Amino acid sequence: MILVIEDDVMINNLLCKVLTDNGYEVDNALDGEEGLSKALDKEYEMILLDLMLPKKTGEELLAELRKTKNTPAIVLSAKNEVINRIELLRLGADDYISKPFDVDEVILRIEAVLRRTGEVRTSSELKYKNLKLDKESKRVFIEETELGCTTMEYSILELMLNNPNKVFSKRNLFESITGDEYLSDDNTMNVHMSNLRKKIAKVTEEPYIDTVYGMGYRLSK
Amino acid sequence: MILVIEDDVMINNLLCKVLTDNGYEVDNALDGEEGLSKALDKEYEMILLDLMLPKKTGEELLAELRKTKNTPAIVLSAKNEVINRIELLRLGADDYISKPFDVDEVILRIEAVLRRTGEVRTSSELKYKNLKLDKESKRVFIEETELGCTTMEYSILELMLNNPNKVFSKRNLFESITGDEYLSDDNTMNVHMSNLRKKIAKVTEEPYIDTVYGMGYRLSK
DNA sequence: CTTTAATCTTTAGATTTTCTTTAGAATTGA
DNA sequence: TCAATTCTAAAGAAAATCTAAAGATTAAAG
Repeated sequence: MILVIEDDVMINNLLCKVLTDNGYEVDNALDGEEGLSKALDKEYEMILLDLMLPKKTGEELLAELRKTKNTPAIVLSAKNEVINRIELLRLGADDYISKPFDVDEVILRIEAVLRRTGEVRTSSELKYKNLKLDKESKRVFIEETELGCTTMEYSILELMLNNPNKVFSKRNLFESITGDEYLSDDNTMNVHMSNLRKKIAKVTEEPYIDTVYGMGYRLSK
Repeated sequence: MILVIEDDVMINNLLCKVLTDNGYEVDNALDGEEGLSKALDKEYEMILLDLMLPKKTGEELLAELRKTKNTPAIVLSAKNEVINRIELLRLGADDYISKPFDVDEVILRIEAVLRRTGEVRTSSELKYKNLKLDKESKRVFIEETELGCTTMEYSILELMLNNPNKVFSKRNLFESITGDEYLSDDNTMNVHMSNLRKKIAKVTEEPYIDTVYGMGYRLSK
């Protein structure tokens, strides 16, 4: 899904049509505020963005968006505006297209940027053995049966799945997840691990979490 | 209902006859102003539009219409006028037919455009389970009985229906919808959810909104 | 091999956090 | 101004998290 943020209705419609005709799903916004709210809301494949927008400029929008999201963005610049690469990077954009534009050029540039950024794209799923963790719905499955994790358990798994080989000390786990200081004789992580293992054991015999004696926990081989 | 906007009475009648013969209901207009006013008035399935019109050209008409409506439009171009795809899109049209035209061709093109735009047109409706949300009238139904949602409740549903799997945190919901900053001990979203559920419960036993403890809300499986 | 100390697992109950609901206050829009 | 909507506050309920204790396991020393 591609998001078109452009206040000129004609140009907005034109872009949407070009994109749908080329097999993309589209969504659109007519001002900066609407655009930002939509951009923050969903995981778009890409954003096409006019710089001169009512309510919030494209520049402001990108600055705010980049605090949390890396959605690829192509900037639509006005007729005479020349934007160099440094300016682009400052904006947080991936490319620009100057108006008036050729529709074929639009598609070419979109595909180029998607190719370029494609590898980095973050899927909403983490996998490990038969375990699947979906970041969007915050669900965890083993072989299609949901584990029903609490927030803490979910966070532990997400953290470990991001570094499948790393040994996480209890301190490390606790502080990464809660942000609070860890008190050395704390037993809470042990309990969470126990509960997690119990939930996993209901579904499969296979071990998913190893304890590394004296060091912490790690995902099983 | 299809609207024919054409100043040549012979051609206008011919088109109307062809359309009615093929099972379409029709309405017609003889100049640009009349055409625009009718087009804005009703939800036509499609508009057939001559470009050279008295009082207001077809091009002007389409530009104004597109500010508020996406009614599919097919342009009728004069004998020698060649219209390329880019020009069409710029106009805000979906296809064109050059005069003189073959009546069968007219029907074929209308059907093609209706097929093509059909998916996008009906997208003013969001569906989830037995819940139907109509973006145009801003009304929400479950199994044909209207819920009677407030603006806030409607916005929550629209947001969630756009990402049926996503867990929305209260912060996320609140800030997406109001645009204001969320204060961490805020209870308003809880109240809205409670009210929404109450309205839904009046109609059906089935759960529509799950709470994901410690994370937020998500549409039920 | 046995012993020992440290670490880990598990359980159950206490505590804390988060959620639901209600009623009424404040705000908004016609 | 009035009616509807939205927000606030509070109290009870539910769930998650933490604590404490007792037993099991591990690693290392005797």
